[in-house]
Order: sequence, then structure tokens, then C-alpha cells
Amino acid sequence: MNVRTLCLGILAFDEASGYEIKKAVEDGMFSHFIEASYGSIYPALTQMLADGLVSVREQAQEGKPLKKAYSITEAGRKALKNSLHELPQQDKFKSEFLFQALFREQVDPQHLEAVFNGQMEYLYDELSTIEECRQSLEPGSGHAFVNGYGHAVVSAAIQYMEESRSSLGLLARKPISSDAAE
Amino acid sequence: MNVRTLCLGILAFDEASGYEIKKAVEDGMFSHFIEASYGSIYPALTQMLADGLVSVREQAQEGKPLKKAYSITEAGRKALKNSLHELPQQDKFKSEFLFQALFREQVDPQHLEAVFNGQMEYLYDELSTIEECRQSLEPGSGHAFVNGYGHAVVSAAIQYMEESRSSLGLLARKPISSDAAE
DNA sequence: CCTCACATGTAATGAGTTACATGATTGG
DNA sequence: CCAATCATGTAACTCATTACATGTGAGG
Repeated sequence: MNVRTLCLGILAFDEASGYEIKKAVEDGMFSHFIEASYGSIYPALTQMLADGLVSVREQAQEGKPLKKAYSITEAGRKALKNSLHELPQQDKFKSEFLFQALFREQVDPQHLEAVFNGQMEYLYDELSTIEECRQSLEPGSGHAFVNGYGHAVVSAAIQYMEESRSSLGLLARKPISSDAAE
Repeated sequence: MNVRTLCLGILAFDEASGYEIKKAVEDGMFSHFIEASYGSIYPALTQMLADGLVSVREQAQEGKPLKKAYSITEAGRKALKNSLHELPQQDKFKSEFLFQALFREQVDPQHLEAVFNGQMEYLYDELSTIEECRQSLEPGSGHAFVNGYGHAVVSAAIQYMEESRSSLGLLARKPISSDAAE
């Protein structure tokens, strides 16, 4: 999938600026598909505007820079549908974290711990994000499946990692912040 | 992560040719990290040979083309360790399959079904591959964690998808082949 | 006879990232 | 005062993919 298709997909739900698209891909409702940087999003929008797949509404904001709100056009919806039908049929689980885990005996123990904890942090974060998303959702939408799938997979990853912690020679995770004595 | 690091990692376990590396990345023990094509593997090996990170032993095989067995050198092991320490600390779940699922109402129902079944096929395949890998493993190796993690995650994905099948308006999966009545 | 598995490699192309470039406003 | 957030965009660069190029042997 390319950034154009990603942007069209986001715009199919609601109009958005390049900046907003980036945020949605980074953190928000559209963070589960592919990554995209400003350097790819802005050119994609410019190009799609030239191709008539999106239209733009410029909003002057007092005290803020010009904001360009892009909307998808009918041609854009057709292009999106088309792209959707041409996406590869399978998508594979790949993980660079696992690559690092594979060589755990070759890296410094403290680095291994940092990597492990970094991944854990991401997974717990992801889980909260999904929970949040779930609440602002009409039931039955495509987002429900996405979030359910994400929840199932991330939970399983967390569980397996917590179980493996000791066998990897790692300590239990340190308390996140100063928590009162118990 | 780049293809160079991937190749070094594979060679750290055993010597291999470009062809064998490709196979291992496609199907085998190293299929869980990143993808790599011949067009990236061969140049990577050539370059690393020039850089002294690997050495080569040419094997003339009767009736078969020349085979180049690459081995990692001491410099290569250092470079690998170095790369390992520079890899990003978090790796995110991304799925284009989910993107398609998000727009399930915009695509043809038969296409949706094909995509869903295609993904299912991949997941079941993956699970068998992992089971196979598990058997040819010394316990306690890095591979054990990789396979355990993979198993946990893939199983969770399968379970969620099977549960969601009906709510997506899809039929139960058709029997894979002629199976005897039971 | 034809296709698949084995085996190595190159060149054109493409798609994206990173870093650069600019600038206002808000909050600590 | 400094950092972060909002906001848009370009150019150099990197990295990998695709398609091309070549050749043998085995099995159906």
C-alpha cells in the first residue's frame, strides 16, 4: 500500500489537513496500517489534488498558519475502491524486535532489557489507545473489527512477554513511577 | 533494519549462500523479521565481502551452478552486534489487511471474502511453520522465544478472526480438501 | 516438452525517509 | 526564554523491488 491510498482512506471518513493525517497515522484511529511522514503525505496530497482525487478548502486561522482541509472527491472514492481491490491478499507478521530477541546472547544485557521494556511500553500504550478508540465508535463499523483484532493480538503479545520475562533473565518490570508503599 | 544486518544475523548461525538466505527468509527459520529479495541479498553479500564482514568459499558442484557459501568473519560479528544495538527500540504492529477490513463496505463482498480467507490461510500456514521450527530447536535458544511469541500472536489472530467471521457476513470456511466424514 | 528448483547476478525504477526551511502561538 | 504544538512544504538521499539476463538438471 502506498501513502496515497492511506490518505484517501482517511479522507473517506472525514476531511483533514496533511498535519491531521500525520497525527491520525501516528497515534490515532489510523495508526494500525502503515507509517507515513510529512515528506510523503504532503506530496501525495498535492499530487492527488492535481489528479482530481481530492479537493481543498483553505482556512485562514487567526494567529495560526493557513490550514488546508482536503476532502475526497467522487473520483477519489473510485480510486480508493480500486486500490483496495489491488492490495496484496496476505499480510505477514514481521518484527524487528524478534530479531533482536533472537540474538539476546550477543547484546549487552542492559540493552536487551531496554529493548524488552521499550517493546512492553509500546504494547501497553497500544492497548490503551485501542481502548480509547473503542469508546468513540459506532458499533458495527470497520473500526470495531480493527480494534478488536488489535486488542486480541496485542494482549496475546503482552501475555507471552510477561510470561517469558524470567526465562530471559530479566527482572520484573520496575514500577512506572513513584507509587505509594503497599 | 536493513538486508545487510539480516544476512549477517543468518550467517552468525551458519554459513549460507545467497539462495539459501532467501529461502530462510521466505519460509524458514528467519521468516519473521523482514522481507528480502535476491536483488537486495546478492548486492549486500558482495558489499560485505568487500568490507571484510563475510568470507566466501566457492563450491563447484557437478551438474549444478557454482555455489558460494558465505561465512561471517570476526569483523562481521562485531558489525552485527553494533547494528543490533542501533535498531529501533520499538516495533509496531502494522497491517494492510486491517486497512482492507476497515473499508469492508466499500469493496465487493466476494473480494472481502477472498481477502479474509487469504489472510486465514496465511495464518494457519504460519502456525504450522512455527510448529515445525519448534521441533528442530535446542531449548533455550533465541529461536524458542521467537517461535513462542509468533505462536501466541498468530493463534490470537486466528481465534479473533474465526469469532468475527459471522459478524462480517462471511460463511464458515469451506473444507480445505476432500476430508473423510467424521 | 515444459515447468520447477537450483543458482547468481545487474539495472532501472520507485517509494519513501531524513533533514532542511519557515514561522506563529502557547505554556512552563 | 525555551520547548512544544500547530502548520506546510522541498530536496537529497537511501534502500529495496521489479524485471531482466543466464544456465543446468530433474520430474511429470
